[in-house]
Amino acid sequence: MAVNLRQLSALLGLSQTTVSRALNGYPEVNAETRKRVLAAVRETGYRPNRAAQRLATGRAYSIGLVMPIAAGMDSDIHFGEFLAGLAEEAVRHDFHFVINPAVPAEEEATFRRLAASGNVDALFIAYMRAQDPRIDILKSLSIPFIVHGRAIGGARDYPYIDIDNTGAFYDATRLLLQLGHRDFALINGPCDLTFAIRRKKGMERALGEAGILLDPALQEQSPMTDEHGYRAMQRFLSADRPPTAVLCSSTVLALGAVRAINQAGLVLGRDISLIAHDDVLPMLKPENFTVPLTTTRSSLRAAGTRVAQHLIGSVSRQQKTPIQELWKTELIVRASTGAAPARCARPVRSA
Amino acid sequence: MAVNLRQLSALLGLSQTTVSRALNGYPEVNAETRKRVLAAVRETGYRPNRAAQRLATGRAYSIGLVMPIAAGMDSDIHFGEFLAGLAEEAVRHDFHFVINPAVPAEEEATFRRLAASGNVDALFIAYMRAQDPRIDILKSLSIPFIVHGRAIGGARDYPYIDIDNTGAFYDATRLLLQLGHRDFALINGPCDLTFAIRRKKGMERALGEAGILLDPALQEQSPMTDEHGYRAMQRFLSADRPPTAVLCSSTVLALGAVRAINQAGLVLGRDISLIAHDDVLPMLKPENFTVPLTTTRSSLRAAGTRVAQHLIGSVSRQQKTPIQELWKTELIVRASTGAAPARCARPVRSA
DNA sequence: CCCCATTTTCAAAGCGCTTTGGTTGCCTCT
DNA sequence: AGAGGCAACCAAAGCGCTTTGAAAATGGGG
Repeated sequence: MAVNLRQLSALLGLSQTTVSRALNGYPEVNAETRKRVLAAVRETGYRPNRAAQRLATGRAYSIGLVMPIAAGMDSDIHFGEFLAGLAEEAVRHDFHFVINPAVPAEEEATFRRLAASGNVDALFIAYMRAQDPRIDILKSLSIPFIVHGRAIGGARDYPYIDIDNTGAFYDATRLLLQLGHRDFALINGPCDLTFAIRRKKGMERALGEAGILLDPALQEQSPMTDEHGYRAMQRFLSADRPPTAVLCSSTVLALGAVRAINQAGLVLGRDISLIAHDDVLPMLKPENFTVPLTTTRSSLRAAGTRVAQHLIGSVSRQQKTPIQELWKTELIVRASTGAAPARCARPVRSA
Repeated sequence: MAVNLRQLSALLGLSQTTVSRALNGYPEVNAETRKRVLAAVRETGYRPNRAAQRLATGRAYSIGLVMPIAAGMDSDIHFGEFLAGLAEEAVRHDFHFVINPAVPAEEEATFRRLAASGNVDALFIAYMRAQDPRIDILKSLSIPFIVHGRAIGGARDYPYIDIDNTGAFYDATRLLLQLGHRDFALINGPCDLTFAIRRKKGMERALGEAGILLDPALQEQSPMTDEHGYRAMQRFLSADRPPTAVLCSSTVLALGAVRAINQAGLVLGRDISLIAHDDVLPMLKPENFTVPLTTTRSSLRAAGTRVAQHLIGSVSRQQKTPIQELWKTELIVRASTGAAPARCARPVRSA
């Protein structure tokens, strides 16, 4: 059924060498000949045998990803969404991706083993922490890699794809300030991860410009689950001076936060405003909330796709463009944000 | 660094043939020799090159999974959890798994292509529907496969792993009946999927034994998201005769349902009882709910692991044990279930 | 003590691709 | 006219494993 290179070249009256070179874009092939080869490929449906290619080239045609095993990252829905994008792109190019779980202590060893094993020809890391040591390790290993997110401090010349977390929460906070809010709270992701650090920074910058300080008691830094959002919001609402404006690092957190808000008898968008970061999780759309959520949006799945594209590109062609992409987020206003309520009226919760 | 077969056999003073056979469990090798070989493997850390094995054997050492693209299955968190178990086991055995998205209309073609391509040597399917045609297709393709779930009707002699959905909801309903409940509601998964059909059947059987009919208006069949659970529960609570006992097919659905219950000012476990099926999603633990949830439990991740084990086993050894496993679920009682409230008192919602 | 059956080992031929190290024309330059 | 250069192609040698077909070692029976 499936033709192989020998049959294809026999069919064309060419040597395997020439056909192989025509297919792999080598220059020493006549343009006319190349056209004939490509036509024959289309007709026969020839697809190179990946196992043979792997054996001959030593390339694995697969990308590895070392997944930290730590609290809150385990089977995280956000990570799953990112992976979906990555997987889709990988399959399209007949690439595999191998997930390697590793505890932080063994991370470096895992990297080395993976790079040495030849089982993968590019690596990918995520969940960046400030001063993340993994970047230097990877740079020393001379294996292509890409980072989802960015470290804070340390080297800057490494390939990454990240979203503008600082800008996202800066803009969101600005919007809330313009609506008259003065009492803010933040429900953030784990405090060692750089996306969380940057979002907080963005928020504090905007607040600082308005001469406002973010109350440390009105901050939550935790894994991004529904439950954590709920608990944090409950705590905030029972504070001396409850917030009228809340930023959430995920719609999953917002899910719980909104639950707490409703339970307290407050009306979202009137008594309290909330903006969440939306990773475009198909299971949790901000517009499907009872009160549709105002969000800062950037598709996690799209990021996965982009990472895969780049990784695959850097393996297939030996293209040397160490990409650095910083995606802007969109600020989408829905019903969960409104003008700040008159402050004196709040404790009474008048209608 | 890494040794290959030639080096290993030279080291042992044996031929590659013998070493290879010793490693792959062929009978025509002296027991003593085999022991020496295995010792050498341990010392050198020899690992066979997968690409070479693939090329030589034609086996792909990878399992394929065709994922239906349809409403509600897209990036479903339940599916992700199952996959996590599968992936973990696959990595352990140096197997790949390839996810192939396909719309239902192209499903059969995708199967054929995949089976013919030689890119996978076993297939896996899930999201079983009643009379699912995919089983017959796979049986005709002479490629090992395994089903997560079971069809209803049609052939019975195919390998599957499933949980006892009927029994789970039968037991759960029985418990609620014993607690005095008479007004039931069901928030189920999509009505074409067999797990949902069986859960409903189990519930109806128990109710039938008590002479109770499940009100069609108090049923929801939908994708298992928080939002659907919320909406359904809201609808139920505004019915003429609202339920005092609710079964949910997922803790994700329960999340929304509980929100609606709280919002209505009802107390879970007192005014209304709820039992959810718990797939052991790390992000959503029933014991972390404000009122801990009574659940029927079975780990989706464990099922994924088991499926992978079997698939990998059936490829590595040519073991011919078409497994059929039906896992019992555990009924774990927590605080969300309680005695049925006195019926007349309910409309008033007295304390 | 030799022959045959059995056990244990081996050399060599692939699997389907890439790549090295040519060869063959043909054109230009001196 | 011959040297040199270049464009276009090719034969053959691997990559690291499995497996076929055959040979060597062993043992038992006549």
